[in-house]
Amino acid sequence: MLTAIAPQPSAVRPFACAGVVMTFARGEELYAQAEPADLLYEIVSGCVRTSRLAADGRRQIGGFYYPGDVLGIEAGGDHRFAAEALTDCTAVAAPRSRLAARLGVEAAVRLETEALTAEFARAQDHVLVLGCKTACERVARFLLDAADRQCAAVVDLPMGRQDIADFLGLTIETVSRMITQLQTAGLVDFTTCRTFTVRDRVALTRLGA
Amino acid sequence: MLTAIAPQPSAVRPFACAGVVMTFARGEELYAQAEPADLLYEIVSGCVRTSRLAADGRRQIGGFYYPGDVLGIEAGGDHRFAAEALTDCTAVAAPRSRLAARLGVEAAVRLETEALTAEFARAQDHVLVLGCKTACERVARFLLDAADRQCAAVVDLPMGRQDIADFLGLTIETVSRMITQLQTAGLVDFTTCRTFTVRDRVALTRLGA
DNA sequence: CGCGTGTTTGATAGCAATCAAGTTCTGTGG
DNA sequence: CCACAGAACTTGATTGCTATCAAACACGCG
Repeated sequence: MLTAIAPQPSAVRPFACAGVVMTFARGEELYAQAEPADLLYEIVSGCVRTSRLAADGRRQIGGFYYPGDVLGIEAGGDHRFAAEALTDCTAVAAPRSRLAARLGVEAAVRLETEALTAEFARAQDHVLVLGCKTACERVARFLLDAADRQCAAVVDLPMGRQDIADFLGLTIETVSRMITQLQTAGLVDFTTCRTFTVRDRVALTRLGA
Repeated sequence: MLTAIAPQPSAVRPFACAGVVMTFARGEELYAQAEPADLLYEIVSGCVRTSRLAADGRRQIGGFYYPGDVLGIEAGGDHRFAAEALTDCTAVAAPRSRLAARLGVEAAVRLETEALTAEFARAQDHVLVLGCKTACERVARFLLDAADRQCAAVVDLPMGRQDIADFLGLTIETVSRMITQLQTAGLVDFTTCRTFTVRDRVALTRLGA
């Protein structure tokens, strides 16, 4: 799994000079909940999901991570979420200590602060969605986010309906119904249950915003 | 959710040497949404509420801040939330630049990282609550948090029902009903609508966890 | 082809939102 | 100190959205 140290310009991708490329098969765990958080990961390809279990067994998805995203930032010393590969994927992993050694403390701190800040903003936006939005609005926003992430005509959803449901605080049936509804209304067009195209971005944005 | 940053001896309370004491009357705004985020605040007395408006006018409360909490940490340069005093209150305000000058860059960065980390953890916990919990569970947890914050026999709620509702993603009527229900069940005892005592902490914890 | 998994669709139930009065609290002025 | 008005809170009746329960349908794989 520890294949090679990727040689890349450090100015652009700080992970390259301090990290190790790792590959994970679909379904494999990058790290577990409550495990010490030592490594930071930058996703290179594929998609990763973070999740945590509530005391009553219900699951909350923290987020979905795509190439370029930094993963492994956690509040405190231990991972509050588990991370699992949704597709086969590769990531550059770097211990915090090595980042500091290679980049200098200041740059390493800046890197971590930026990642933490981005995660925080994401969490805040998610709070707003869960606190204020209807099922239809949540799904609309989710699909739009996925589309914006991939900037491709045909958007691929690497996660299943259950993952979407747990992310949005809904049930799998409701997610499915809302997708059907958006489809019927002509806002999106699902070619298969995991791929779609955006048909009416304006209406979708109006719903999700 | 309402995790306090532990009060610390003044040697480690950097605000004292870099900040200015400010007082705010009840209802006064510490800062507005979308305003540049320059100052960090440490609450000394009173209670502050952060909130933001969604595009459709619905309001989300970010959190409630008590003495010892650091406020003003935001993702990016501008405040994503507005902050308003719920009671008359005092806070020590310090510009980030001054903190760095007085404490040294490293200590200032650590201070900010710690506050950011705490806020992030709070937001994550809040996501879990909004995504997974019922109205009754949310209110139970909220009351328990408030009680833990104040560590007093009689707990005072500085915020109104509407604030609680917007924080928990519920309506004011539902919050009121759940409080009545917890009261009837003997888990809490409201002496006035803003003060209560915890009667059955175990049951309350079981509900809220 | 059959099986298992994942998704969609349908029927029903239940929780929380909404709509609508009351009731209590609070602050203000007589 | 009391009276009053307005705000905040509680309670009640009803609606509606989403969860739940149940079954059918698609798809991938041995």
